Amino acid sequence: MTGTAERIAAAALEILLAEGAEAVTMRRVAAAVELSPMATYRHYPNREALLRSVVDQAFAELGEHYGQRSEGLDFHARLDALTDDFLDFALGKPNLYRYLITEQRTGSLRFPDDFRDGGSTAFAPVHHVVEQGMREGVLRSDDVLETGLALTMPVVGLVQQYLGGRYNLPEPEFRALCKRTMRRVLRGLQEE
Amino acid sequence: MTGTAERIAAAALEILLAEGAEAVTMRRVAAAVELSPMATYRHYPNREALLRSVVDQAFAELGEHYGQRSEGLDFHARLDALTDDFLDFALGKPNLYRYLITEQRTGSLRFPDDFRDGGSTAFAPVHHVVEQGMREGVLRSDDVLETGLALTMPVVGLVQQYLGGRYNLPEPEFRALCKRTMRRVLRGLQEE
DNA sequence: GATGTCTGTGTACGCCGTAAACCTGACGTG
DNA sequence: CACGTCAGGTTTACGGCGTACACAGACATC
Repeated sequence: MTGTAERIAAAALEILLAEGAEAVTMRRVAAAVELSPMATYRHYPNREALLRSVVDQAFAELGEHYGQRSEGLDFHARLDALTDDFLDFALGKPNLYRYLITEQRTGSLRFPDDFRDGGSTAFAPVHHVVEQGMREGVLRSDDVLETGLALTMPVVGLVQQYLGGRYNLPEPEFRALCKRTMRRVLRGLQEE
Repeated sequence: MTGTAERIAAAALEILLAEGAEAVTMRRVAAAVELSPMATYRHYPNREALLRSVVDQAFAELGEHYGQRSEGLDFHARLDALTDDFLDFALGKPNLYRYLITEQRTGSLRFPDDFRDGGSTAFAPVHHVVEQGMREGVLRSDDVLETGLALTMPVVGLVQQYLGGRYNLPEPEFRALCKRTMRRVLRGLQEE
């Protein structure tokens, strides 16, 4: 009602986006909304719960638009758009992405059961694009879920390295590297 | 000379392996070697330096044996052995692996320059196996470095998810998933 | 008016990394 | 032998953290 919980969450998100999860301290969040540190505990049982709530919400908002850009396109264009969406998020909000990844989500979605048919918000668009690819005859008929993994994990791996500061590349070049890598995976590395 | 620095490092490594980097506190390390917390600072300027030193050493020891198992094999067998080595490490010492990955290594090896021709200890075996694959005519002629990335990043991505608790798989099944994924990447996902 | 309940506060505890001052014994040099 | 140096150790203390706990006022309900 008051919206205090929301203001706290907003402050926490702001700090998280700007400086990463370690920078989100209860005292600092409280100061940002001009409350005593302990006031926060009226709205969230502890720091972890606050962070989880913040991230869940950010993730949900993300999910609403995720994959929309790719509606109605053919397989390759759709995959491309999806990759762009993912990279926009991961590179645009690196601290949020990192926390999302790092976090040991208890009760988080788990492979393979929760992924089947796209029970996972994040994975559903991938699932659909892979199905479409197989329908269109572009992709080999295969396990949809595992094909989706083979298609996405390379970029996930690359992003991990990139965000870890391992690649000395400007962002556009890194994005191009991701695209090239996906093309290689689609085509196969092996001589035919 | 005294070996005190080494004993401190050993204690820190033990805690790191067992419970992760967050659990490695100066006070706790000091207690483990029966010294006052401040004694640690005679040997390491600060916590970060201690951790870095510990990890560097562990990494160096690792590098000595890394990829040896695969000497002299043909491409597929060698790639397989290399993957096993990697998974042995990542799954066997998850806390160390995670810290190694997470860490923002200042002055760490960077793509692409430091990777060229295998300047990176970690990447050199991959580089070699890819070269061998191209020589044997198993792999398509292509950029060696980027082919190596396309070959390894899927597993890196999968491991990230697995260690994040996203996959509800026993380790052997997960390892099998990694192998299947690599096979898909080699073969290509696309219909020919 | 009495009695919750809700939202806030201040204080305090036990952790943390680490700065600063101090101690102590071994050792090289006059 | 006396003396300075110094490596390696200690104690104390500071400012930060998450959060337990006791309390205070506003407001709804009986």
